[in-house]
Parts: sequence; structure tokens; C-alpha cells
Amino acid sequence: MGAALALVGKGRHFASLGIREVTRQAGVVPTSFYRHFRNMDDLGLQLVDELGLVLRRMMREARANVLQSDKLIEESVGIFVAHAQANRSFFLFMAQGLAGESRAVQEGIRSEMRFFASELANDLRRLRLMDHLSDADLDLTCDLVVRTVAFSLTDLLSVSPGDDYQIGQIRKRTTRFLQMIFVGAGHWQSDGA
Amino acid sequence: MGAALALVGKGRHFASLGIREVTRQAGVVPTSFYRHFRNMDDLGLQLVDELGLVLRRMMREARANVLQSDKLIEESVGIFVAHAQANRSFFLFMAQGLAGESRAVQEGIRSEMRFFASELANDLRRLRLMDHLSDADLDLTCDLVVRTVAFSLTDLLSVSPGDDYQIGQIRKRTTRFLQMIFVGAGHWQSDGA
DNA sequence: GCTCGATGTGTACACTTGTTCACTAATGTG
DNA sequence: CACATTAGTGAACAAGTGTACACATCGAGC
Repeated sequence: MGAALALVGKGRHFASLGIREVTRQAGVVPTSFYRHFRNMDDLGLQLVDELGLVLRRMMREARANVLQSDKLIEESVGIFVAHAQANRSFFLFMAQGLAGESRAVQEGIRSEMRFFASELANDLRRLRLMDHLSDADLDLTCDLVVRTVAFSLTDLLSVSPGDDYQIGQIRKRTTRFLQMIFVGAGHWQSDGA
Repeated sequence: MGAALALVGKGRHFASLGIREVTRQAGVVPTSFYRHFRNMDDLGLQLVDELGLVLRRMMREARANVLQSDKLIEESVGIFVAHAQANRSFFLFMAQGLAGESRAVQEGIRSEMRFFASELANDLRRLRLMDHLSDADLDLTCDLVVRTVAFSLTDLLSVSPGDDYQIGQIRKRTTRFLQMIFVGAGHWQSDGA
């Protein structure tokens, strides 16, 4: 799994990886692959599981550091950007998988995103922010937020990892996106008028 | 190019296609490939160009049918969904390319999206909607709108083409996303307070 | 009518690929 | 200690891959 991630990190697309290629990168003979996975899709699914752990770690850190609700959005985006850089390959895999070849991987990533959105909704409820929104509308908002952040991933991962200026730009832009969404949510009336 | 699109439409990922595979689908001998393209990346770039045409056609239709600004958002989303279904393979290719293997294709698609966003900004300016926004903030809004729609593509393309119920759900949800964004834009003050 | 450029064909070569099978080295439990 | 399980090995095979080269076909313009 580490070898596959490494290849993805080097710019390859997961869908184009082969068993031999992965085992070569892992410094292991091709047949060893079958000791751990039935095929590449299987490997992908297990990577999705690990991706879940990464996302949960990120959430935990966000919750710990964003208690003072002053610059809530800005801080959260900062943490996201930091994790995206620290786990570049994982997030590359995630961005690729959303439109990937394996339906199962696709569904897995989508499901991680749904989970993330629902946790965000819980947090907002607990903090008594957005109290005027119905449950459905809060879900809508959080879904939109998660999508927006996920799309920023694409920007983030397309600039070279060391380009701090561009990364800063993306962070600022993403922050403004979220601010605009929350302004919209703040003035939202459920009938949609 | 048609053959490559056909394979993408059948669920394959563009990054995993090979020259022989494409020519086989095209009913042509492998060496013929080189009469038209230098390699697969080249093919991808030419597909991006054609994708540009598809998007422009969509824009033209949207402009023609959405003059009465009553249900502007709803109608636009409807047209988008219709085109996404009519040109399924093209949009699949677009969704894949955003996190694809070829940096050039990636940049090409991103550039098409920027163009789309700037055209949208022009239209909104011309219709005198969002008149209180600065140029930069209008660009921000349109960028967010285009991203949101592009992400919906992923949802749209992951359900089977005939599943009208789910497609309707996605259309409604996307519409609400855009409405929320525009509510946010309507109450936006450029200092970001 | 002839030539030329564009398109397609057939053959060939050197690799790479997925998967199989029988075998070996290490590991931790009784 | 012996034993079973787990992870890794090496050789082998049929099939697929990218690319090169010389040759065939065909339609447009002089």
C-alpha cells in the first residue's frame, strides 16, 4: 500500500498502476502481491480505509484547535491545508478516486465525505451555530462545505508542494468560499425563497 | 478520439487506456494512431479542445433559454444536467482529467473552467444582478458556482444514465447549493466581516 | 492523368503484464 | 522443541504493449 501511494505521489494515476509496478516499487517479487490483495481494486479499497483514519485524525485536530470560535473557518482551512501537505499522497489518491475507475473505491470515498459532512453538522449543532437551520438545511450546508474543500484539494495538489505563495493563495480563496457559504446559510430560509 | 471517449464512457479511466486499446476500439491498426497523435497525452489535449466546444454550446443554449430571470438558477442547472447526459463521455473525461495523470490535460480543463466562470461573471454583470459586488468578489462567486456544478458532475456521472429519480435529486440538490451561494453573495460585504 | 500528401496496413521486435505453481524463510503459539 | 501460519521467492507462460519501418490506397490539385 505504501508503494502504491508513493507512485501516486510521484504523479501517476492509481488507475494506471499495475501489480508488477507496485511490487517493484515495494522491493518485492510480483507474486507476493497476492499474499495481501486479490487485485488492484482490493488494494484501492484498503487505501480508502486508511484514508478514513487520516481524515479522522484531521477532524480530531481541528476540533481540538478550533474551540475559540473567533476565526473558526480560517483555522479549519489552515489545518486542512497542513494535513493535505503532510499526507499529500493520500489526498492525491482521494482526489483521483472520486472519478476513478473502480466503482467501489468511488463509493468508499464518497461515503467518507458524507461521514465528514455529518460530523461537521454535529459540531455546528453542538456549538449552537446555525441554530435557525432545519436539520436538512444544515446537512445541505455541510455537504456544500465539504465539497468546496474537496475541490480545493484539486488546486492544492496541482501546485508543487513547496510553493508556499500559491498555497497561501489557495488557502485564502478557500476561506472566502466557505465564508460566503456560511453567509448564505446565515440568511437562509428553508422555503428557499 | 471517438474511440477513446467510447472507452471512457464504458467506465474505463482515461489514464489507463493504451494506444493499442484505443485503435482496436476504433477498428484500426495500432500504427495508424501515430498518424494523428504523438501519444496518449496528445490525444487527451485534443479531447480537451473538443470539450471546450461542448461547453460553449452549453453556454449558448443556457443564455438563449434563461433570459427571463425568474427561475434562472433552476433552469441553468436543468440545462447543465441535460447536456451532461447528452455528452456523458465528454463530461466523464472532464471529471477524470481534473485529477488526471497528465499535467497538461489537467491545466487545460482547469482553464476551461476559468473561462466558464468568467463568462458567467460577464453575464451576471450584464444582467445587473449582483451589482453590489466588486469585480473580484463577483469572480469569487462565479468560481464557487462553477466548482459546485463541476462537483455535481461527479454525482451525476456515478448514477446510471437512466435513473431519472436520482438524477432529479441531484438536480434539486445542486440547485439548492447554488441558491445558497447566491444568498451568500447577495449579503456579502467585501471586507469579509 | 499524374503526382503528392494523408491515411491505413502488415510485420517485426523487445518488453511488460497478470497469474500459476511449488518451494523456502521467518514467526509466534502450544 | 515441533508445528502451523504468514510472507516472500523463482521460474514459467500466454497475452498484451509501444514503437519502427516499408508498403498500399486513395482523393485533390497541378
